[in-house]
Amino acid sequence: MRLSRFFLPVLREDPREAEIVSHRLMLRAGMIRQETAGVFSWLPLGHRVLTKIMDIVREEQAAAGALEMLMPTIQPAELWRRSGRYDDYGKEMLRITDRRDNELLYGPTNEEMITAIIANDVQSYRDLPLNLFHIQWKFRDEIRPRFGVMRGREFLMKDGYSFDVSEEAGRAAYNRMFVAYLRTFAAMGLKAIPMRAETGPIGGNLSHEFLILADTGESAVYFDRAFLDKDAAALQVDYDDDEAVAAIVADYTAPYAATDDIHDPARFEKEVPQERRVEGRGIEVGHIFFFGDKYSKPMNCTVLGPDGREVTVQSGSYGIGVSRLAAAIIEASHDDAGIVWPQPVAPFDLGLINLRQGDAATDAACETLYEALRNAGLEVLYDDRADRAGEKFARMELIGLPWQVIVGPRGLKDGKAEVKNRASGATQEVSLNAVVARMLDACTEPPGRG
RNA sequence: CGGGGCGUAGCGCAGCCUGGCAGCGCAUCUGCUUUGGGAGCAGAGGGUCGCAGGUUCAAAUCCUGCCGCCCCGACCA
Repeated sequence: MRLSRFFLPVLREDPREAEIVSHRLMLRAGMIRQETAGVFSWLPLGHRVLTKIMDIVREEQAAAGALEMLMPTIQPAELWRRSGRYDDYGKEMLRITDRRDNELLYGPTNEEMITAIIANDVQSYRDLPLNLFHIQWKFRDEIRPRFGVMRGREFLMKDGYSFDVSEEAGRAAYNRMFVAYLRTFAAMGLKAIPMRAETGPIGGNLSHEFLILADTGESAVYFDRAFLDKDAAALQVDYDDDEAVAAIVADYTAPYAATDDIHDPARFEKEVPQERRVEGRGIEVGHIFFFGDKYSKPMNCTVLGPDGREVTVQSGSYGIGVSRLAAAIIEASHDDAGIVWPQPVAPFDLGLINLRQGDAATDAACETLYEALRNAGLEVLYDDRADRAGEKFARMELIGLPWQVIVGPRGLKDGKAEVKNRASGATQEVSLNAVVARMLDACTEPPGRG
């Protein structure tokens, strides 16, 4: 993509309303614009990040056997009356009336809808297990939206739902999602720690939240340093092997980890040696629940078992805050100059900077590199604008692409370009004809090493 | 929902107290000179001063009502 043809409205100054760093950087980097309290438009750069996050979510969901579908944002109130949650949800639920005075709502989640679909169309134990997910916009009319997309009212969420004939099978489904979540966040270059969670208004009896560490996180977290040594990206898992999956879950739930609301200081001190105790802050980016029959019972979701008797389906639900992740990643990965994207979720792999737009030799070298890099399968943002060097550097650092390829007359004299790593700031002179290989190598390194 | 603050050009702000031509910086556009870390000079464009009513010869400024946004708290993925 040529910057001259891209829409990247960066801001030099901090917008006044932005308090936390991710909100500030997302506005400044031209990723989002606010429409009303807690509701945002995603501009091209931000949209590319969302897409990267969704791609990874989809890949890991598919690997774990989940099927993608798409349910609507608008739901009939009737569905929620059946589960009894229509009144429970209170003013947080955005209620809408259509022209015929039908009561509708903008969905805050989809348990009722998916359960109704399963109840309607699944009659036999032979049709189970099923695990269905979608990625869709949700709306919760928070009393006070804040922190940009971190706690907006409208948010993009992957929510998945499992349906099984027995509690044992349901727990196995829960475990598969647990492991899929470990892999998903690791694939994004994040260190996410699973923590046992209160089930809250959504209910159920088994639940974990996944938090990524960031100084600006909303929750205080207490955990065993052992988590920081685990590498979920390296997990090899056979999802068909319930016991192997359960072993991974056991491994990741054994060390102490808790958010402040359920933290037990006495247990923490007893179970974790002092030198391994870590207190920090975290941002919740995923939450999984095993419900048992909490929704399937009131929604009358049953199947006929092998013995011809009706059994109530066992269900679970599994959420990932897709739009929230975009902000959470920035909270966890930025510096004074701007965003520092982990490679897997970066809007482009690299930025190609033409330091002397209009100079025939520099333009030609950049054009050649631009084409070669793209032909190699890399996503390139080519800064072909006529701005000054300082402005180009500042802008590229602000938007945080993992690598910069810098081309100017100075280096071209020797047939070289400069390659710069955004995270470390390290630079390296590279012969023009070696740039593609160098970048290809750099951009396909596993996350965490770039 | 309680408490506080703010709405003036794309962004950041001044002007309001004490009513009298709507300003500044950055950004944008044109020209020239510059060109490896947010350039210089010269010129130009851009505003229902959040909305509605009122007071006044005259309202961004004073009064009333409303709306929106932000921050703190309770709440929450």
